[in-house]
Amino acid sequence: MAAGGGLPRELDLCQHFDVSRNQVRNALASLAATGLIERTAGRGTRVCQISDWHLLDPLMSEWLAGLEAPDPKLVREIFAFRYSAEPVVASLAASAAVAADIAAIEQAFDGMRTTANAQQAPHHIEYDLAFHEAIYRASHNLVWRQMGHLLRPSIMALIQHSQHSVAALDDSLARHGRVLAAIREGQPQAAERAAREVLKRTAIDLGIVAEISASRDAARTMRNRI
Amino acid sequence: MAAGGGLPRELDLCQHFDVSRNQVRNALASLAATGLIERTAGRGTRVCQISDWHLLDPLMSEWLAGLEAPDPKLVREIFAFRYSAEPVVASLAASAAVAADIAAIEQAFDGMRTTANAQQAPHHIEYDLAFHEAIYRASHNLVWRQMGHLLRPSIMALIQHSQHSVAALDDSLARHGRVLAAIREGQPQAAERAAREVLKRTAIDLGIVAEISASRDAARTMRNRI
DNA sequence: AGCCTATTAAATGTCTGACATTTTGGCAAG
DNA sequence: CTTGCCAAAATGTCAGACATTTAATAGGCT
Repeated sequence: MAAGGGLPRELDLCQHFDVSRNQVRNALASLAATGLIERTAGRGTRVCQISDWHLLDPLMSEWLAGLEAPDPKLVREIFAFRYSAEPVVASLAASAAVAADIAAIEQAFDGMRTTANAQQAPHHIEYDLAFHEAIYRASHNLVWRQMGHLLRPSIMALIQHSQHSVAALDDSLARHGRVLAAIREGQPQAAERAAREVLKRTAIDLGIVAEISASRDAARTMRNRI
Repeated sequence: MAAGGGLPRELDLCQHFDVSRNQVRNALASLAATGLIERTAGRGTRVCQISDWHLLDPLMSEWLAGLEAPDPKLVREIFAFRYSAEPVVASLAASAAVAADIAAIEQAFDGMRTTANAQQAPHHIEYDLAFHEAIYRASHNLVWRQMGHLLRPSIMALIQHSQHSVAALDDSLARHGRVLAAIREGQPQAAERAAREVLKRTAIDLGIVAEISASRDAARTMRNRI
């Protein structure tokens, strides 16, 4: 539904879906809380524009991740954020991680390795998610940790572009491994570089940039365009 | 109220505050949405621990910013986030800002300059807020833009530590000016460095690190401790 | 004694109908 | 043409009854 458009009134929604007004109001309140719609007494309910959405609300992330075909513009925005933020997070993790954090990252990485084939793609995605989220947690910062929710829609979008060739999976796995190694050895700068390499690979898999030989140029181009 | 503690039942709250059950339920639903409390049918309502709070929810930011004495631990967490994130945001802004963005930052900066005295501290704070938020917006990324909400509690906390000496204000102003200049001239790396300098000044004003001569050492110490 | 089950109490969740409040637009008088 | 008032339409609020879920407790069986 286009931004600015109006929704039917509550009672009509009740009739249409054959539910009580309570359920309608709960649902609408939930949407309003995530900034998708705006309600004013006497005026009605209308759709907000994307820039007003609360992208950081966990509900929103969960919702986006469950969509079949999320808005490509949104996927790009979220990925652009990850591309600028995640190297910093990896750097922090390399400074702050304790044994338990490293164990969590390793466990996720092992899971990725054992599911690195087309048949087990769904499991692989879950481990991928766990890997990145473990890094956010390892930063030991409350704010960054919460931001881990944003990973789900971004990584789930990978399922759409399922050109998971063996070579691509191997390459991705190797890059993830280098992040793990840098964090385990407490080397922030190496972790930062390695995280950026992982994201360049992800950008290709998401279809955000074309695969070209000099990946550094690709990254610079993207950074300037977004 | 301590984490894990239970709240009174709805009907008791109705009596206590002499309001309808609807209002109580609305308020509790709002708290639940921000992760402050957890409700389960038959079990009751209990307080969640800080790590479960949705710090990124705009409601939460607004709430925190209005508090007289916000939890120092929380202020430190949010500032640590800003310290790692804001240089990146400034860098993005230097790449992506258009004329309107730069105008907004300049306007906020002018406001900061004309209110740089103890009498006008509240106005100065507002302009300070506007300055940083304008930079987040200038990144032209939906996610970073939303994160601007976090600024308010962090900057409002400055009012508590109101040791705004003339020298400190002058220094702070000069550092802000260098960020503006770097963004205006489209120099990402300079903007990144300048933003970090601003935050070092803010860390001192917030009482997070003591003022010492070699500010680089101060920053490194903080980064490792958080 | 120990364990499993049925009952009961306590809390949140849901439904329903009526009423209150806010917003908007139209109509009429000045 | 403007101003003020009224009516319609929408969301917001109230009150009370009822449903569902959870946890504790008492009782019977092995």
